Amino acid sequence: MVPGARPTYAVIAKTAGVSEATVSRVLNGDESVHPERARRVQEAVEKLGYKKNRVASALASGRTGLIAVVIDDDLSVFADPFWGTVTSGVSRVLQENGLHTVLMVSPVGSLEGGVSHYLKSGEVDGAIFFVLHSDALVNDLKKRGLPLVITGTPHSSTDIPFVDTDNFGGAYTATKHLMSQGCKKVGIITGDIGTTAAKQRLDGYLQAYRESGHLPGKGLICEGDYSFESGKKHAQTLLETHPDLDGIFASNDLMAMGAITVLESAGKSVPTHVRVVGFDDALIAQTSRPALTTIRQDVVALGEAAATLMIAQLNGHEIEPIILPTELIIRESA
Amino acid sequence: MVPGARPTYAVIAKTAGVSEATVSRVLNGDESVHPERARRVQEAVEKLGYKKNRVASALASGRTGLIAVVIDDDLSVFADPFWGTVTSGVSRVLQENGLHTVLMVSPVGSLEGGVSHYLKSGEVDGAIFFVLHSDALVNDLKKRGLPLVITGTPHSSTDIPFVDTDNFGGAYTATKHLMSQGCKKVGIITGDIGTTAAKQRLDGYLQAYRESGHLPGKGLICEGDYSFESGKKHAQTLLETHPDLDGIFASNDLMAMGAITVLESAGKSVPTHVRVVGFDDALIAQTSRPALTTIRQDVVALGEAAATLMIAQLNGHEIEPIILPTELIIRESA
DNA sequence: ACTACCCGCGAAACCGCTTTCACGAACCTC
DNA sequence: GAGGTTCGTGAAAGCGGTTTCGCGGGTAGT
Repeated sequence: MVPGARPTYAVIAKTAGVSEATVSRVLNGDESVHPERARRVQEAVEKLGYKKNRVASALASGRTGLIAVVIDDDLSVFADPFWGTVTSGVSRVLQENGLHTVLMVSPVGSLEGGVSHYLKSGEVDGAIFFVLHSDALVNDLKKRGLPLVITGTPHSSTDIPFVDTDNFGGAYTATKHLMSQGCKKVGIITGDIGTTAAKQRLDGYLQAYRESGHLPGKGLICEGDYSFESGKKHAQTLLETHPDLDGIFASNDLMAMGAITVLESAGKSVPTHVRVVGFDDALIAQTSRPALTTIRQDVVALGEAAATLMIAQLNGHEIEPIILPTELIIRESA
Repeated sequence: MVPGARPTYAVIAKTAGVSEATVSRVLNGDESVHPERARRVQEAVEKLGYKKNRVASALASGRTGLIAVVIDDDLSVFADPFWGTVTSGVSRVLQENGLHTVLMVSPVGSLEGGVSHYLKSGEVDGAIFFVLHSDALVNDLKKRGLPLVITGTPHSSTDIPFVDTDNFGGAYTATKHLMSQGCKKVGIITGDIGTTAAKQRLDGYLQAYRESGHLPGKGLICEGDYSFESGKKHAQTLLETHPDLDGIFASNDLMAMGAITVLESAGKSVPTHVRVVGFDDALIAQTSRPALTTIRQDVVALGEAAATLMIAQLNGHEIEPIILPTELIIRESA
């Protein structure tokens, strides 16, 4: 054996005095090997510092040990710390289970792009999707039997496992909180309404309103897109159409910040004149002045849950969607 | 051939009427195949929708087409949008070159951890490191011939290719700017001084000070750690020890924000009494009030440069470190 | 015309692990 | 004690490409 070269089954087998088949059995946890021989194999592995060649193993077994994390968007998504954080949660859990994370940041609108091809080609054992803009690709992959997990709620009621934050409940709590603080006229700035999360948050807001015995007046519902700019723009509109506005629920912290900026430059003090609640509990919620009252979601847990669901699937377990709870974090803005 | 199954060289070869060896040559760009036969192979590939099995290819050739992106830290790193953004730049460029990004978020202090093993086991063709806390692992990998790129300047003067932002120049520009605005007493809150970036930014600050004919007084240099809290803490200290402080250069935007928070609650208005400059041009620099004057670094470009350097190495090209320029973005805080 | 080379190509070995299959020994059963 | 099981094991056939090696034919040199 050349010094630098890694040992193979051949040398393990010879050292342990067994066949390669037995080595394979031991290393894959096959119980049927005699304990004594198993021990000898273990010793040989130990002594030679053997590590399985994953590529060869993948070729023979059809399992690559790779899980794709697909971000259905362009670069801008990763600028949001949210997805980076989810990804790190995914990556850590997968790693602990001997799997690796293959990252693909790319719009996957079509069923025929490079990403799609890669996923269909059997080079990953499963795929976790973020920010899904359409269910077409996942439905196709599902049919081909690729284990999938979606982070966020899918659009159609497919039976693909997903993990999500309780968007409805969080938004409901946020709106209720504003009302309990005395707000009579609460506007909402939604996220990109093409996302299910934005829809669910809107629904939570509507539900809270409904329970208050009123309905949100026309124009209290503004369709934003999660960006700082859109928060500014819609707060401006709200101020103009509803001078007596006294509360805003923004579907994320960034838009809440945008709204506060506009409110204050219009002479409306937060929270004295207008109370504002955000969503996410991003870093800026803590660093802003006034500090933002918001709905916290556990982002790392979201990633971990996604990975956990994936691993359960790979092990052939039955699985249910996971909905993570939110928490109202009261700071200064409401 | 079973309907769902993917074609292999065997069927391509038969369809094109050539040997498998020739198919391999054509698909790997070997020029020595007769054009006519090459065309026949291409046609067969086209007709059958053939895609190479990367795993089999990897086993036979020893090249996996996978590049590891290693983040030498725990979860907190990814919460910083900075690294997410770099990663997306890396991923995109690699993808365009037929390579895939394997993400590993894990402290790699030791030479013996799981990550280390993975990198040494030949299952990736190269590795790109972020946030390197020690050069030990990379030097070891370098010796083993694994192509490497470091994002950020390495500690020792190894000859490992790296990409970095011009930290020194940026800090120098920031400090000069403060002085040109009339600041006489400028403090610095450094980043985690265990990172080369923090050291270089400190050096830039010192250089600007030196050129002004003075030296920064004792206590003007505070050792922070890039966190919001540390910005607050050190601004507090600076205010106490130097009541006449009129400028702060913070080594990142987050600490600058922390400093501003403290300054304003101490009754010091920004920029009237104290001017503040940050570094990064993160999202919060734009959304904060007052909007933060800062040093912009092109984060996506950093990732792209790292990937480009990796690809050049894989192609056997000679390569030089890449230092990306910074830009002073003047907003309200200075 | 004869040896020397070069070129394009296919046969076959090989990459390192997984898995099927069949064999021999030990254990039952009546 | 003969026939039937069960169990542990190794030989060998893959997995799907890559690469070496050598062959046959064409070109060149003398």
